[in-house]
Amino acid sequence: MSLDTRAEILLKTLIERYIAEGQPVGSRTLARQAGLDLSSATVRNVMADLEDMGLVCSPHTSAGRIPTERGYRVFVDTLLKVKPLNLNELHKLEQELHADHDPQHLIENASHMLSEVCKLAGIVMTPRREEQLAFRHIDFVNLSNRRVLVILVTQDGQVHNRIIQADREYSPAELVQSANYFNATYSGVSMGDVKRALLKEIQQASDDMQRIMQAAVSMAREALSSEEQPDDLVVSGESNLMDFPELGDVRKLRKLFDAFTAKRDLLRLLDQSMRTGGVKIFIGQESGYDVLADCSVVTAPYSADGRIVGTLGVIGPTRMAYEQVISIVDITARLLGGALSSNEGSGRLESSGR
Amino acid sequence: MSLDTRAEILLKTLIERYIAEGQPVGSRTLARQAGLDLSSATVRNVMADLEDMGLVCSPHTSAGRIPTERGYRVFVDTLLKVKPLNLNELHKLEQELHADHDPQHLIENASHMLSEVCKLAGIVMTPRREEQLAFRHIDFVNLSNRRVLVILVTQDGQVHNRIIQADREYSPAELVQSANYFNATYSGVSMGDVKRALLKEIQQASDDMQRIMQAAVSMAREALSSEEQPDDLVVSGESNLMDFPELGDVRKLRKLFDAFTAKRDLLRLLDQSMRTGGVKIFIGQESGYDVLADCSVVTAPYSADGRIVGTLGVIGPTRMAYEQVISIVDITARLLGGALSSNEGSGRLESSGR
DNA sequence: GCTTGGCACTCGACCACAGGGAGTGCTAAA
DNA sequence: TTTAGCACTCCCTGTGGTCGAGTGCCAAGC
Repeated sequence: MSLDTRAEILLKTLIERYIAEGQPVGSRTLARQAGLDLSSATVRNVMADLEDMGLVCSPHTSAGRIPTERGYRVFVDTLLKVKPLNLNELHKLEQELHADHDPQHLIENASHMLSEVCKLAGIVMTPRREEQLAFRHIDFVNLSNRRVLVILVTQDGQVHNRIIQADREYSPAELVQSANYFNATYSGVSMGDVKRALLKEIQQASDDMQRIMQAAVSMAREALSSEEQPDDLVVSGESNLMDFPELGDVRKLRKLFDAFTAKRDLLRLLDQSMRTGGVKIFIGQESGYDVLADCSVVTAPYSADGRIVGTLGVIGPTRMAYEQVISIVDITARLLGGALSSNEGSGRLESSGR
Repeated sequence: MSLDTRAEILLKTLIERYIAEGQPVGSRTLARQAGLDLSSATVRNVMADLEDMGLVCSPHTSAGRIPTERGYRVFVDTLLKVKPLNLNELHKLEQELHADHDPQHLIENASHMLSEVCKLAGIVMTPRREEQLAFRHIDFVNLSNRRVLVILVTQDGQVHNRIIQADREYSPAELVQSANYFNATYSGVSMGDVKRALLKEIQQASDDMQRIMQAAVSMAREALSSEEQPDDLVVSGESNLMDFPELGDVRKLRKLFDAFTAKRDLLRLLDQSMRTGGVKIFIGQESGYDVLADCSVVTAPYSADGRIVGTLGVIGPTRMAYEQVISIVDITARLLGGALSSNEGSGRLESSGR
């Protein structure tokens, strides 16, 4: 029950045409477009077969055919030829995702670029690598009555800050002293190891350690523990989705936008696709979330220093220009990974299968 | 050509009804609703007068009346009785806008709360007070080859960070030393004064100062100067606007959402209303921006430590529940101001004219 | 002089209907 | 196996008719 070449060509042409125009494709148009020198009647026969296989359907009698989700699936799996993106856009991406910027900006730029270039919504999950990321610098700043601002800098230059409630008032000198202790002791140590070391310190040294150090340790611990769930999502260009008539229903849009602000489901989806290497595509229902019913999500994990730390991608209607989107997502993931890595130059452009 | 009491009552009832229902109000309904014991015919006469004055209009013959922008203006200026918000919501606001959180969170919470409680889009301009805000703490962290991360903490506990390109490599000791110098010398000094002092130092001490200090000064200066234009906007709950049928046109929505991401025009509008004290209302065209044609913007400046530092507000369709929105915006501005002030407890709830 | 009932009128919303067009499925011939 | 032909289906659009809500105006009433 597999497709012969002719049926493949016709399916491919149909989907390409439908992606471009957004309207059901009739047999006549298809016959002309496919370049196969077939009559429309023959095409109709093939279409009937494709419909039996569940790859295309017609919204109503006499309305031409549109691809089903399974049709899209076959298309992206076997028919589609990924289009390399043009140099202009590549340069633009490279420029925005240069290692010079700080991580937060890089994430935002990546999301923005994805949305701009694809004309869809761009999503980037913030990198998750506390465990393997090295500690670089900590700082305690007195705010007012017992409130202490803890500033934590990780190896990649990301700055996290958080206010904690101390158990007593500390003098600036005490705070400087404890910060120095941490910076001297733990600089370069991985975050996971720092946490484990702190746990040890606090239980073994309970009496013989100066009280201030104890406090510092517990403060650092508190600050670190709150960094456990910083999984966040940067979404850009949502309004691009308003241009697609198939999502034009305001209620659908509303649900979609709410999902963007809720973030929870999207995070789970991205998390899921973090485990597999390479570009992953969820078409319609495949994502498992109702809100994304008429949408496709194209994702790719990105890595920093050789380790996968997050996922990025785009969301758009199932009718999206996969050929281009796939390579854009792929390249963006690699550029972002490269920019986030400490030794710039890695993750450049050695092409790899998707 | 001013309104007599009866006309006022009718206009008020009409607008209230229209705000609640969203549909043109007919003379019959109005006569019943207003509690004036008038016949519909009389109401029709009054309506004709109001239409002559440009306060109401009908979308077409035989469709009841809806308020014009001028009608809304009269309504909010003279007819409307501000509704104090219920205790439940007040508590919710107070809880979210407590001084315990760090400034960035406070801003985001405020925006989110505004959108939640009003069911509209909430906007908060980030506080602008570098000049009068005191310097508290600075820190230099080496990243890699000449890239130095500068962390700047201001009096309110806000953490700004930025990567700068140094002119040569510095040792960690040098960086610690210079940070200490700054923290000792300038702690508590206002940002404006710090800048001025730095300018002086760098030109007078050019030879006799250690080179490292020179570098530190110029680094600090660079970091400070980039903090000049941090004017930013936090928008929440945009998707609430999709629930209003009068904004249901997808193209209009698209423009509106684009304005939210572009931020420029909105910032200008908020900036403009920063100068006047109290709640300010822009109805439709009054804002001067086409995108906001069918929208109203309700804003209020908020102050920290007795000084106005920013503006917040909501955006919704002209048909919004002004009575409640006004007091919500007012209170939120005061709560945020209080939470941002160093001496908590100020800016509580002494009522003041709007 | 204001208010009111009455009446003709207007206009959108809803429905039914017909014609045109695009496209299909099926059949029979090449 | 492909193709031409044909009947059929269904959407889209435009037309016309009815209904109801609401208006404007006028003449009568307080």
